[in-house]
Amino acid sequence: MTASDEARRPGGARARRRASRLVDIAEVVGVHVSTVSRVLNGDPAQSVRPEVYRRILAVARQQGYRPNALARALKRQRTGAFAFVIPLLRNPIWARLQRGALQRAAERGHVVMIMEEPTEEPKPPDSYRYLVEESRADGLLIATALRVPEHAPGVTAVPHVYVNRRGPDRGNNVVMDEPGAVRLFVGHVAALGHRAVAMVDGPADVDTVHRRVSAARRGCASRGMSLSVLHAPATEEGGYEAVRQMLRRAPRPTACGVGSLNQLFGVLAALREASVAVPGDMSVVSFDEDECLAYLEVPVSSVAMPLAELGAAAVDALIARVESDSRGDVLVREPMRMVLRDSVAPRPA
Amino acid sequence: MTASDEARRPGGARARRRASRLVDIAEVVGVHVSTVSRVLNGDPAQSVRPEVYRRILAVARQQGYRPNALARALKRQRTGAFAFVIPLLRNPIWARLQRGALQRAAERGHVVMIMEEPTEEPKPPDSYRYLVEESRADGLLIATALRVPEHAPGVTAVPHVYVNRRGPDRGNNVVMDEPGAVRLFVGHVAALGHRAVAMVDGPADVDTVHRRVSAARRGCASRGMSLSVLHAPATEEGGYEAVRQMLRRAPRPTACGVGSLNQLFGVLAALREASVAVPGDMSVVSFDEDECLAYLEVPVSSVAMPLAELGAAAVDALIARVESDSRGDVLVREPMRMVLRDSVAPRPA
DNA sequence: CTGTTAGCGCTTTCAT
DNA sequence: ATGAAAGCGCTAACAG
Repeated sequence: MTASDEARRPGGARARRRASRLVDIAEVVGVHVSTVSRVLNGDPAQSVRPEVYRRILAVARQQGYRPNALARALKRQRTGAFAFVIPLLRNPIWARLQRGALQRAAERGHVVMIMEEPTEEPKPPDSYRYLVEESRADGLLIATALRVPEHAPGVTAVPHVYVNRRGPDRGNNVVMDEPGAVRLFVGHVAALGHRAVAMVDGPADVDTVHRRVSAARRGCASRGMSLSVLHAPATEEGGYEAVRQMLRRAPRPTACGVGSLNQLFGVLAALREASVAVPGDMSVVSFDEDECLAYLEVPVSSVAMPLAELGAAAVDALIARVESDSRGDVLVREPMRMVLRDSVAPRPA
Repeated sequence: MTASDEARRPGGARARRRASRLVDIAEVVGVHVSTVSRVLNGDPAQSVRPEVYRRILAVARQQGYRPNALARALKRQRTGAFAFVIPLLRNPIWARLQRGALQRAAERGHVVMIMEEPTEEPKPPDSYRYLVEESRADGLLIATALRVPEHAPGVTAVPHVYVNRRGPDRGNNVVMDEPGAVRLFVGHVAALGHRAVAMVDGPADVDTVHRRVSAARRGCASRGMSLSVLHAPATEEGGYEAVRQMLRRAPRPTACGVGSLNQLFGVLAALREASVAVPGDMSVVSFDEDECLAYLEVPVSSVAMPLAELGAAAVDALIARVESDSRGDVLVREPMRMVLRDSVAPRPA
């Protein structure tokens, strides 16, 4: 006889209770569903009898009403959701980036769903367009584009932003100040007397890597320092092999920047194996800040990047695209700083 | 005059092209939209003239038709999407778990959106119910439940599965064989003569931790070995402090299992600082397998868990719940193995 | 101040 | 073999 009876069904299966709809509320209160909609949406034309207003709110709460996002989105032509496509890596930078994006999105009334690339090989951004085309999301946050021809078509015709990478099209990039980070590193070791430096970083077709390496070339050239660039897979193995190569070259560098945490483990292992002391013979700086760096055999200095800010900025940029179709590249500079630990020392005599 | 003219609009703004709908196809082909729907859905009642059939397919392809997931879901009362709620941690296990889930879901025609907890403190599972109630997802994969009263209400009334954790309700848990993993560890060090072992692991209110610790107690008790259990935050700092405590206790353990990679860094640092040699004075085993372990100063042995399989099994279980409301706990055992490196040795004399 | 109406794009039962 | 019609739950323009 009561409402709870409805929940019981023959067959004994725990019947899933149907969600409360606008019309359920309307019926109880005795008004039309559009009135309920207006009240619940806080329609500015608040011309509703205060009493009715209160009753609607009360009944909605009592029924545990939740707007059906599907129906609303279908009507409004907007889902309120974004898809964030990131490479499936163990690198901790993505966690921080995501957190920044998630929080900003929540503040601004959006949901972001993270789509990690299920395979080692990133798919071209274009292959995620379907998420918008099928109305699962209003726009795309893309962090997997590569500087290769297959990725060139980009994401045409759907609102998107490239995060921590530059895509093929202008005005859709949100990146950090990688050149600034590299300058911090080069400046720091230059001041300590180093004249030959190395960069161990990811593949050249990753835009972020490209920008770091370019900055390193400029920075070293302008100071008359020599630079060895080693591109390697962003793995422990990659870092390891890169250092073995590096040690064969002349002049042997005395300071080394490392692009990713995973590579760093390989770099350290190779150095240890070759009896190159850190920081005695080689200063090392990571471009990936992580808590674990402080706990390594010799704690490793790093440059900490504004990852959470990047994530937030990307969400802001995407919202701007969706809502007003406006664009423009954005550069996130702050806060960036060197985290000094024990892996950097003056140039050996 | 051509279709592409439509894309141009006065005002010069790049007008977003409207997605192709069933009715657009119907119009071109000259049939009713329901016919198009049937054809495109491969309706078993394939009573359609072959020629019409072909034309519909051709036009759909040519227009780049994508079904509107919103409208379809609204009608079908099913979104084809799951939400996977995971803690926002740097721990690499989540990456592997996600990959397994993502791939299996794709195989089975579902989309999974990852919702990382935006804060350090996990919210109770119940606070994600809204995703289903708002019809954004058909069900929840939950990996953040804690064994604390606030999390007890669980996720009532929406299809869900607890992944790598046991929730408050029976029949919804998909977990790995943590006791088996611990037995591997205990058996291994017991065979090497160790008599006093320690477990450094996360907080006791994490179910996975609880199960590992219980298994360790049983395993050690049955062999007459002593066991020290150290619960600590799953961070480098946590591991570090735990070991400092451990070293004060008597009997001082000669073998130590570590619950997470982050803790491991702290454990190793504390041991180094106290001049406890690994594996000379202390054997160390990680319950988090990761590539970086092979590159540490002394490469660390670990037990590798079937994480991808866990993710896949969780998706299967959730689909079963959504489609037929069937349930039952599942235990993923295979493949599990010890990865032998250099951090384990016979008991010191 | 509130009700009516007309869809959003798709699926599905029932006619024909 | 195909069309007509109803409706998923919500919003918004327009009446009254």
